[in-house]
Amino acid sequence: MVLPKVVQICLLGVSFTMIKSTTLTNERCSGREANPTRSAEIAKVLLTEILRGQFRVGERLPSERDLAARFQSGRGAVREALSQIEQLRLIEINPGGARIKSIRDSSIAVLGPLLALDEKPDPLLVDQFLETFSVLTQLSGRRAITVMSIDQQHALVVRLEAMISALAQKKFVHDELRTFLESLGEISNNLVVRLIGNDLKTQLFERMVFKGRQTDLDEESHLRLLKGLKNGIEKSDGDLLSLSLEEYFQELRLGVFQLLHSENVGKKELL
Amino acid sequence: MVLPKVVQICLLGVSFTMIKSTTLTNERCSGREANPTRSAEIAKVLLTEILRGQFRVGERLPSERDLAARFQSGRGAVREALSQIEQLRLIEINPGGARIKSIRDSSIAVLGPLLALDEKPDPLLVDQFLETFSVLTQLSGRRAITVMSIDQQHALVVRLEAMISALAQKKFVHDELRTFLESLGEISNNLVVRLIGNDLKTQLFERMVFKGRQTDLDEESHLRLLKGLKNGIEKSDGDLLSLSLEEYFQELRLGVFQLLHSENVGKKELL
DNA sequence: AGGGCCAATTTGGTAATACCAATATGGAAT
DNA sequence: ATTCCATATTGGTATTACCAAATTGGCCCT
Repeated sequence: MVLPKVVQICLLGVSFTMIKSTTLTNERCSGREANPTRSAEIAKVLLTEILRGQFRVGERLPSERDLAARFQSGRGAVREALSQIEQLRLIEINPGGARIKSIRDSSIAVLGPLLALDEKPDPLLVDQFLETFSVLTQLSGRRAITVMSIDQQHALVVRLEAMISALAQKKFVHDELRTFLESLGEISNNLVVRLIGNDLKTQLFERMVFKGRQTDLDEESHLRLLKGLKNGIEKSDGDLLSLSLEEYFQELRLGVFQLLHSENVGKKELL
Repeated sequence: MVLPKVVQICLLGVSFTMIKSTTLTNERCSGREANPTRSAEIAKVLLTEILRGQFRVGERLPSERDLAARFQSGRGAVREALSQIEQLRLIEINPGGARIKSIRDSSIAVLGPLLALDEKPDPLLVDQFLETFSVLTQLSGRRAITVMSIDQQHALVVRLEAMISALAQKKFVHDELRTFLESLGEISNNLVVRLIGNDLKTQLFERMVFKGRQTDLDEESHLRLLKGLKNGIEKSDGDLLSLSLEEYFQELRLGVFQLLHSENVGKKELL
């Protein structure tokens, strides 16, 4: 089992290890998908080739029969793979052939494969990721404040105080912070934001593996965040809460960006 | 051909007519998908049944062979349909059977079918939709301001002034406004936001048909928005621009919400 | 020589069948 | 009641065949 190159980033209070996309044949080293189906494998290979720009927009993909011959599989497996890629809006399947479409018009579900294209994720893309995550989290927080009950408000403040005191004792509060932010999402009860968050998480987090507890941010940042959250919730001040989150994510983005840029070797090598 | 019940809403400066989901057999009345594949039809039927809660979470779906018999189709078509639904993370396919998962953990791509479940979309869901769209648009605007060149800034102001004067002459500026906001997205150049926007648009707008030009918002709202945008861009003030967008969307949400609630008859009737 | 038309070919869409591996199921043994 | 194992069920895949639609290329007409 080859040790994959990893990139550690801390997100939402949890330190993850981002594993680069391994070659497409030996998938089971991560142990995540023990039994990848043939169609999934084919889809992954084709998806990678498309995202690497090996086909021009509008160009025709090889026919299903040719692909089946290439992958030494039946047409059924190829069809399932193409059907999955079509759902990403990366190709358009019609009688006569499947044609490539622009990545810019595709689905959010291409982000994961896009990040996994190189052994290290694109820092700019990760930054945009976090920026988006930031505003959605802020939205959740704002909404939560406006709709939460007194009891919920009190419970949240208690949890924040517990985290603050724990942080003062040099304890890590990553898990608690993550679940706290998730609680805000629950309270805000915006299904759209939740579903978007699901997609973002599966696209980004699915390619990460929990490694251990370790943060890129110092305690001060976390303390500032916690106190800001507490302040905002106590006063039912959405702006205050939003600002705290924004500043926290800002520091987080900066740290991650520098981290991904610091070891900027061996990137962008194709295939 | 039965005339479908419609709901008109004005979004991003364009008035759409939202058509309820018709029965699953006569799809071609809208003329959009002239040749729906069998697998797509099957997927749509099963998806609707799942979203209507006809299966409990964790419950097993009928076997592929049974479904093939039910739809009088081959197993291949059923497999493609199930594969598509699995990509929505609504089911989990394993040897032994496909099991239902929670909607709350699924993909953003279920929003469209969810909105089309009843003949009138859920007002709350549409509101959350617009709220999310609002913050993402604000993000685009903020980013655009920080990265735009002088030339781009000038061009945008010119376009805004043109719209303002056109509005003063009682002309509609919906198309121009929409393309203007799209330009902000282009300039901001955040792929993540763009892809999310793609999904939101395909989920919401794909189920709408352009009807005509007609707005729920009065000229004042539009004028306020245009002037706010101009002001923010001229001064490179992201907060100002963001606030204008927020207020505009706020009014829009209110209007749409009331509209969807006003004719609140015949809703929530299952099957 | 150029452009439009038509037929043969290619391609996707679907069904039917067969076989394998993994899972689920139910009964027997403890 | 629990455990274990044989059997039936189910998904995964390959193969074959046929249809309809789109593409392609050559032919015919101008």
